[in-house]
Amino acid sequence: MANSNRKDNRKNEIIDAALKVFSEKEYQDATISEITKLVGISEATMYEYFGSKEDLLFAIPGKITAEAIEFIEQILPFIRGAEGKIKAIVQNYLTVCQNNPEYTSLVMLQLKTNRNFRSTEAFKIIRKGALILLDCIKEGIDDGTFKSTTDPYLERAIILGTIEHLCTRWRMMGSPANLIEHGDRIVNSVLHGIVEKKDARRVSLHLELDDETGDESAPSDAPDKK
Amino acid sequence: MANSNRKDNRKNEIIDAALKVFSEKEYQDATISEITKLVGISEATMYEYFGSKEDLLFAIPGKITAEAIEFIEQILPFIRGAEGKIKAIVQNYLTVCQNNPEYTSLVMLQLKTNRNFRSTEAFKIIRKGALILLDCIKEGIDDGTFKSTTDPYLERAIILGTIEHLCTRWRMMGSPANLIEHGDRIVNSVLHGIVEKKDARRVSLHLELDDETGDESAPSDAPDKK
Amino acid sequence: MANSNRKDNRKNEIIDAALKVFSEKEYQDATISEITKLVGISEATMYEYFGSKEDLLFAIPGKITAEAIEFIEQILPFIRGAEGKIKAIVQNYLTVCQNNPEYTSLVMLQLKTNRNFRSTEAFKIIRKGALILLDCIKEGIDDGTFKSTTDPYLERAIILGTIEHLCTRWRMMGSPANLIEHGDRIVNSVLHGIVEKKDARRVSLHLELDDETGDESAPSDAPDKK
Amino acid sequence: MANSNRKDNRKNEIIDAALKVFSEKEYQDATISEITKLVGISEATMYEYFGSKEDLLFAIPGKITAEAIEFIEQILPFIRGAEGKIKAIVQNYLTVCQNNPEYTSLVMLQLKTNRNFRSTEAFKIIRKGALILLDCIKEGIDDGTFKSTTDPYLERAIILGTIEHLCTRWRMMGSPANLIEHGDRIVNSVLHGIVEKKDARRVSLHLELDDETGDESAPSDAPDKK
DNA sequence: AATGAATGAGGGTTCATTCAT
DNA sequence: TATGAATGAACCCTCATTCAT
Repeated sequence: MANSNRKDNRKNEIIDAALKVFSEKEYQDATISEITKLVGISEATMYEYFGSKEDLLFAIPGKITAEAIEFIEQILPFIRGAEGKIKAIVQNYLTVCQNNPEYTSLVMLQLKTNRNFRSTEAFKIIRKGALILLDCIKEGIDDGTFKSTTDPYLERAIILGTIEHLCTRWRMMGSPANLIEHGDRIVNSVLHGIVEKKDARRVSLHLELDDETGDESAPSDAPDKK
Repeated sequence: MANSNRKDNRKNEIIDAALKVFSEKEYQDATISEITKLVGISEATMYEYFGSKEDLLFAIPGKITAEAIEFIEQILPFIRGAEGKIKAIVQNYLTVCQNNPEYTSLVMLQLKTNRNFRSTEAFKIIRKGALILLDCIKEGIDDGTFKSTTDPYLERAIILGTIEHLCTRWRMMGSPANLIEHGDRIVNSVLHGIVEKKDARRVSLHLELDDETGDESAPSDAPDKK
Repeated sequence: MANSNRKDNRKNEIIDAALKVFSEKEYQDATISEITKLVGISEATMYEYFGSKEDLLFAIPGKITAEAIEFIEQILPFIRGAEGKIKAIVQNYLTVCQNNPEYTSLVMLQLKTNRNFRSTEAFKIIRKGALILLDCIKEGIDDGTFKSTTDPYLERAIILGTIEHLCTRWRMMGSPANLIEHGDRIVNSVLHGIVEKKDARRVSLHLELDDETGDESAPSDAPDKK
Repeated sequence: MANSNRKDNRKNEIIDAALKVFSEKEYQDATISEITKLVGISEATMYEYFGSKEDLLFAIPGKITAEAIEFIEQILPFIRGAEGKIKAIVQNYLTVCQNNPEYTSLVMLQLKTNRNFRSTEAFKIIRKGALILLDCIKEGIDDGTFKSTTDPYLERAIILGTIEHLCTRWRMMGSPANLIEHGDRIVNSVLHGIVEKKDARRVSLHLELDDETGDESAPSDAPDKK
């Protein structure tokens, strides 16, 4: 066990160094030498722990991703309502990214577009996370929170695409500097839309019956008129 | 002119071949040799037309991108309403991608995350396209179509992120096979949201007064019918 | 003739540009392109005038060298005495170098150590110059100005070697800044030596005692007997 | 130590091969491949020992030069008189060249005119050697062996220039075949000059008349009056 | 006379990877 | 467990040179 622990430590040291290097430069421009120098070991030693340069690359995101998914799985049961759950997922996603800029760079700029990555253990975990999000959306549809016509896959694509776009921008250009504060705003906008609801006729109906009609509760019909 | 034409033709031949090769494999794994063999010229000849491998890479997206932006600029003045304009932009974007799978692969999988690409002429054109979209959103806010609280930048991020996500998925996994048909659905969902507007209190009121308010037949479903 | 003149002009333009370029960088690092750009012609045009890069290189020193030799040949008959003639030759050599720094760089740093240069027309001219110097030394020996034991070839090597050393240093390091003023000093030192001839006393001793003077104790003249 | 020895051996093997190749052809025409084939290693291995082709080139003369300087430093203290010392230095120089023809070719034909070489460790050693020679000349001036008007720098230039000229000729044309035997002749000629001190008659005159023969009035000084 | 266009030939250099120790 | 030593395998790029026009 002591052995295995020591091995694991060394392995993690290598992974940490690799994350640092791979996040700074393209995979092809990063060298094993640079990584091992950072750890203070020989290049040959790296091959005692990882089969190849690519193996090392793919081993990096595993831990952070797994922890993030684990965390959200623990949290979710305590949250009521699809919207709340989605907000939790998005918030968690953005928080992890914000707190791990190098990890974010690696995932958004390199792994996401790497074909071989898709056959990786780490990718399976990510897929699992995407499935959780999908389930929340479906749950919202099933319980009537979301329109029954909602395409859960498209909705997930919108949410994930938005996060990816923002994270990529953040790593490439430095803005937006603060991801976390965008969490709820993203979800609100995506779930509720931005179209102003004003339907004279129906609004008048409402007015007669109920004067509490606000932004959030406004009828969602307007858009379709076009 | 004959001269310049011949040169241009040769240049385009090289670009076409490069697009083919660069879209199939990572930039670093693609070789000049492979590209020039495809054209039937020597490697040295390539260097008569482009200064370096990277120069060639960055020269590829120029034409398609420029044409797409040009087209949308011509179309836009004839479209009324922010929502319509946004739909046109998204539709155009997706159509270009669908019709140019290799171009899409190149842009989504390689150029988008390439730091040097940002100082490129082609990137400036892309930026211009993003600005047009932003202006449409702002226009919608200004004319009251969209809620005044809307963050146009976030909204643009949502739209672009969604498109990028879908295009990337398409090139990586082959699905969704048909991008174009997602255009309006994306915009509808993003602009109108998916939250069902029923407020228990208000619903009960409605029920008493109006029997036409139903889940399935609700106005909010309309978009999906398209 | 007009044609031939025009051709010659163009040829000289190219030679001038080549001299500039070749004197600045090693032959191998200089490019035809750089030279032709300086002239404002295409690279192909250069090949209309010279057979190859090396041909061009070897064509450069011809004119200056020939003129210098010609000049010294005209001057020499008017000078009396071997020492005066040698001084004239050295002075002329140094003056040419001083006035043509690029030519000097070319000859001293590149051509002198180029094996192919030895089969060149320009080299023959240089050889002729060396022969003239040799003849002056021989003349000095024959007429008793120089010791009969003098090795004219070695003496020429001393003179030429010194000039080459100084010129090389000048071009490599910038010093001595003024070559010309070294002319007479070189010849004086070389011809007369630097050993102090003192010692009437010792001489008288010898005279009184013995004409079998040995090497070590011999007056300063002895060594040359060997 | 065993390790370091093995590495050093390998390094020396490469240097030896490089010397052979670089002395035969111009630096630019020599290839790493040719050198490493001679050693029986891969080209990549060469780069484990030397950073670049030029690094290898500059590493070659180090050992021989250092040894030569070291040797002369050990010998010099045992030699009396400036002339003797200078003869020892020249003799040593020529002997090293004669015994190391390839080294001589490299130094005389390539390194001497290579600007980058001047910032090399090996060049510093050479400079040191030149300083030793200069000191001997100065010593001769100070102790009255040489005329007080002697320019030690010019004198050094004469001696070194002559050696360089002869060595260069030897490597380029094969003559003189024997350098070593020229050692003393060079020094004698350079130090004592070749001008015939005529006049046994005048000498006898001096003897009879005056034993205080001084610098300025000596027959051999005449030339300097000019 | 001039050159635009094309290329053959090659060479230095870099690294991921291996393996004996 | 760790690594020193070695290398195979490429690739980008440069230029002198040619030739049809």
